[in-house]
Amino acid sequence: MLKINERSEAPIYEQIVQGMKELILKGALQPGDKLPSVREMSATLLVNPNTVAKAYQELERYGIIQTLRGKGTFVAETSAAPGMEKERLERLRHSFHQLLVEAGFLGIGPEQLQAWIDEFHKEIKE
Amino acid sequence: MLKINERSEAPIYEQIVQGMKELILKGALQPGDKLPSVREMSATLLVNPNTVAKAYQELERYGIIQTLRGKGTFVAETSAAPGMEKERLERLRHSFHQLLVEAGFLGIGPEQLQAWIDEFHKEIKE
Amino acid sequence: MLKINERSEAPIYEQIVQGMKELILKGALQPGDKLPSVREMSATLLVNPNTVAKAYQELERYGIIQTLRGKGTFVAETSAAPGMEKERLERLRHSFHQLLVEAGFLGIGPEQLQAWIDEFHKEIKE
Amino acid sequence: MLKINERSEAPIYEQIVQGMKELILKGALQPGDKLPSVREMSATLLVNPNTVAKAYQELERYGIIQTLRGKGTFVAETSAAPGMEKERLERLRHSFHQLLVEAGFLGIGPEQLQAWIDEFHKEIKE
DNA sequence: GTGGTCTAGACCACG
DNA sequence: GTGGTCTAGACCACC
Repeated sequence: MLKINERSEAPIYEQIVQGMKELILKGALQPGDKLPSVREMSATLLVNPNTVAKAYQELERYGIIQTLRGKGTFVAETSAAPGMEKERLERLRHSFHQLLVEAGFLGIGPEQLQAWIDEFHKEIKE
Repeated sequence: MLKINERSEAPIYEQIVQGMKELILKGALQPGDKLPSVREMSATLLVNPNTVAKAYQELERYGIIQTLRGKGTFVAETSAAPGMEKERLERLRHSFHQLLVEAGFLGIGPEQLQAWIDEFHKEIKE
Repeated sequence: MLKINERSEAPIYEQIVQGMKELILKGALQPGDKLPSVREMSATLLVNPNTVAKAYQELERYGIIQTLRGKGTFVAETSAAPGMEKERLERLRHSFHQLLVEAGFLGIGPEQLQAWIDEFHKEIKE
Repeated sequence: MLKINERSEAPIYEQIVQGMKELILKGALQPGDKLPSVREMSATLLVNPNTVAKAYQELERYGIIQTLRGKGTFVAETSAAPGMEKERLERLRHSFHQLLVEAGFLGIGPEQLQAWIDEFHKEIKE
């Protein structure tokens, strides 16, 4: 359900964060669902528990998941972002801009990008 | 024409690479144009010369610029990438995917993204 | 300038965070000032570098300090909190409430508390 | 009359302790009053009985409540703390100090704090 | 059982 | 030189 790409330059904990976000966005993880414990996930991903813990803490800071002492970690009921949206949105826009530059150099035009967007949103809504 | 954001989490040399790509894509830099020397640019950007040199090396690796010994550095005539396009394209797709996830969490729908794309391509063609 | 109380139940990294906040609030650290490097501080406090790093990261998340790659960590120019103030303020109010309950049980009245407040603010303004 | 916030970072047993202290301070619980049994309270709060037991133990340690074997648990007649006041007072002062630092960063001045104090003490005396 | 904290020691990218 | 990431292994509080 979640794979780590060791060759990726993205830090492992970030890959976990991204992966969880995607699972939640696609509905594979619903609000209230219990996440695998830090130890479990570290075992299945063959990764150090601290690394998983760091990912979970990051997700919690964004209000995406919540931990209940001694019980475990759960997908938060309200996925509403806890403020500072403005800054994050600005960062997203910037990333998107950079990506468009890169796409331009690879000869990827607006049509192809649009196709990718549509494909992605079709996945989500299923 | 090229601004460095010291506070950005992106490495400075990457910012230079991105900036140059953007200038070329927008036509502000045409094939054959001479680039500022490493020293010049490091002076204007208030950046370590090694950093600029690293950026230039990266750009040369992608065939975007060319260094003629004793003459200087120039925008390459053929913007065609020297192979390895497949890998870069795969990376682009992956980045795009992650970005769509992030956008989803921020409530940015396909329409907004499409708008951003159109806006960007209008800039380029001007 | 910053002391760790090993007997305190507060985590070391939190003590560092609190200590830095206090130094900044009192003006001992001015915006733009360089903080001791992670390694330096870990050596002077006799604490693991990771612990100091965690404290610095926490401070950076609140926009109180900034790290410039390869150069070090500095007190941020704008101490303005990056949003989410509302939530933090609510937490502060709650903590204050709990503290007043505790004070009530120890026979500390409003006058004493007011005295402490005045004393503290006199320190700051000096 | 006593609410548990599962999402709070404060341990549940601490929340119970704090809540009981507040009820007593406000006079809602008078010396001699009988407290709900551990089982009762664990049922109404939807909390593990061990957790409630731990809270009661803590309250008894501070001489705030008393357990009479076979009869139940009662609010102690003398709210006087059994020594160790000095240490608790020192801790209170320290907490207060930290809180003032935090308040300083959030732009909360002495006037606002004073207002909160007054408001709280008005509640108590009612 | 759960997550939170800390240590020790390592490697890496960046400037 | 700087901070960022990761591992391995340990202890603790909480439920």
